[in-house]
Amino acid sequence: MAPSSTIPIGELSRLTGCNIETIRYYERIGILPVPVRYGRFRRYDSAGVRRLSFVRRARELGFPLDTVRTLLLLAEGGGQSCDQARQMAESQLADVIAKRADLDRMAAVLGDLVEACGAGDAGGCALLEALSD
Amino acid sequence: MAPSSTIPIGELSRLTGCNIETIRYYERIGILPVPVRYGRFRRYDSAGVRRLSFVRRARELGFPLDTVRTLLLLAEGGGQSCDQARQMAESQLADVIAKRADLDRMAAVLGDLVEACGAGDAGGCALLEALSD
DNA sequence: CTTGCATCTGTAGTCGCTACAGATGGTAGG
DNA sequence: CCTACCATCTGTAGCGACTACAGATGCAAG
Repeated sequence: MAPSSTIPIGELSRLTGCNIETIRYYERIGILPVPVRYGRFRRYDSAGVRRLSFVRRARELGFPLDTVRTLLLLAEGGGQSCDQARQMAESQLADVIAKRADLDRMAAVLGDLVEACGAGDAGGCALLEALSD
Repeated sequence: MAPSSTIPIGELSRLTGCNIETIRYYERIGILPVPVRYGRFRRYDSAGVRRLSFVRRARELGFPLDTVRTLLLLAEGGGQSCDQARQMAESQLADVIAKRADLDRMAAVLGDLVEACGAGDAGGCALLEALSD
């Protein structure tokens, strides 16, 4: 009998919004620890829920899994970890800003192309011609 | 003897800024046609250069390779293709705008986190705490 | 003759999942 | 008691778009 203070993987999935397959994947690659089992079934306690929530939040900010690993260690370790955490966040922020700039450029060009195409002249598609140069 | 009007893959790579391995990859998956060979060596003519340039430009706008395939067909076909091309560009634009919004949100949160961390209080890292919730 | 260069083929790795196939066990309904 | 369904299990393969080898080949220059 599993203690009522632990939950099966399906409920962890519901609580965190994280796909079951993804949870098992995280376990496989060592992002989540191998959980206690009752029979064949994984059971998670509140620490497990907290850990996966942490991972999800970090992933939503775009941190790669390797960085998430480090962030988890820092969060556990406490103490001197603030500097390192800030560095990772800054680098991630720079990354995000760079990607946004890329998307800005794409959006501008795509907008122009769509417009050019809309103002269609006889000869051919301005959009396709622009891609053909 | 290869005619001087054709170029080897290395020069195609230099001309288009596309990695040699990527060119061969495009050939393998049918984005680029199997080129003429002199001996073992691929040779490309100006049509080949134009085609790969088209692909690169489309990729820079974020079009997935499957869409690029279609765009290539449309560009070849000419004629009635403008509508379809515009639809693809519009859908790609919507995609880019959605992704940009995601990045905006991430940047905002990351910025806050970095700042919170900078204003470091004694107890612990505000950044890591925010991730831990 | 050796060194270096460009090219070749084929395969496997990257990242972060996602999607199966096929097994297992428990509960609920007929 | 049998069947159906449900959640879970393991293991493997696929996605997209490359990238990175390893190991072979052939040619030209020093």
